[in-house]
Amino acid sequence: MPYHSAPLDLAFHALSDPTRRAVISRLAEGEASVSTLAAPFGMALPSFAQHLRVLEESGLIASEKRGRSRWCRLVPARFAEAADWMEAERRRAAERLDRLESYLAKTEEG
Amino acid sequence: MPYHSAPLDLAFHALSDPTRRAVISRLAEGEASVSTLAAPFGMALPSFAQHLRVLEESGLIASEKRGRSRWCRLVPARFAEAADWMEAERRRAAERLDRLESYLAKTEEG
DNA sequence: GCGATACTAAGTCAAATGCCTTATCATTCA
DNA sequence: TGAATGATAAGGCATTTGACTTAGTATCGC
Repeated sequence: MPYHSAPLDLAFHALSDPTRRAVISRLAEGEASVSTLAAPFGMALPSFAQHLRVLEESGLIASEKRGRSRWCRLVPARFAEAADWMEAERRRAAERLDRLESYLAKTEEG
Repeated sequence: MPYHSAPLDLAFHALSDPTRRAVISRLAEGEASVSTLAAPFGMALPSFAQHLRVLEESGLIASEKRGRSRWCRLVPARFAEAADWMEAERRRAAERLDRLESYLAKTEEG
């Protein structure tokens, strides 16, 4: 059984690699074929294809075969799940710090 | 040599595990000791401590020994780096879709 | 059809991950 | 002082990861 299985597990794992983040960045500009995506990386194509597979299994990207090329695109929904989790936690921590701060201010005042 | 080394690599890798995300969530409410953090997880303490080590090496949390307990807290700055990256990419993708949409609207109109 | 192009499948390998147990260190408190 | 507590060190083991090479499939253009 894989160590990562829940959507957020898969998404964050996919994002933990610089090659895969670069692919995400590229795809934010629009769809692209596998070889086009692979070109900037000094990596054998099968190795690169595995990164795409990780991204696709995470749901962050989707792909479709057209002729002999495979075209990849971002899937904003799954990306948003991960981003939303981060924003929610960030806010929770920030709000706690705000409460702490105002508590300290009140203590000093009193 | 570790596969993950850059700050974002380490941060996203740290977040790819549900135990570690739960720790982050807990710490968003305030600092806590190692055993307090470990309590909800049916896991040997050394195993749990390794998760904390991953989190600390990623810079997402910091810790300090007080007496025989170690107290952990969030480090918002590192967390923000990862969250900011996600927000930036999300916006880039959204803006592209906006451009695409207005292009299509103009085409239909013309 | 035939060669070139674009992937994909299959197998190898070193290293990392995640869990465990056992043993040890450090601090607190009776 | 000496036992209990909180954490850490050390080592083991199955699985996963990330890279490679070699070989195969499917499509396109001549």
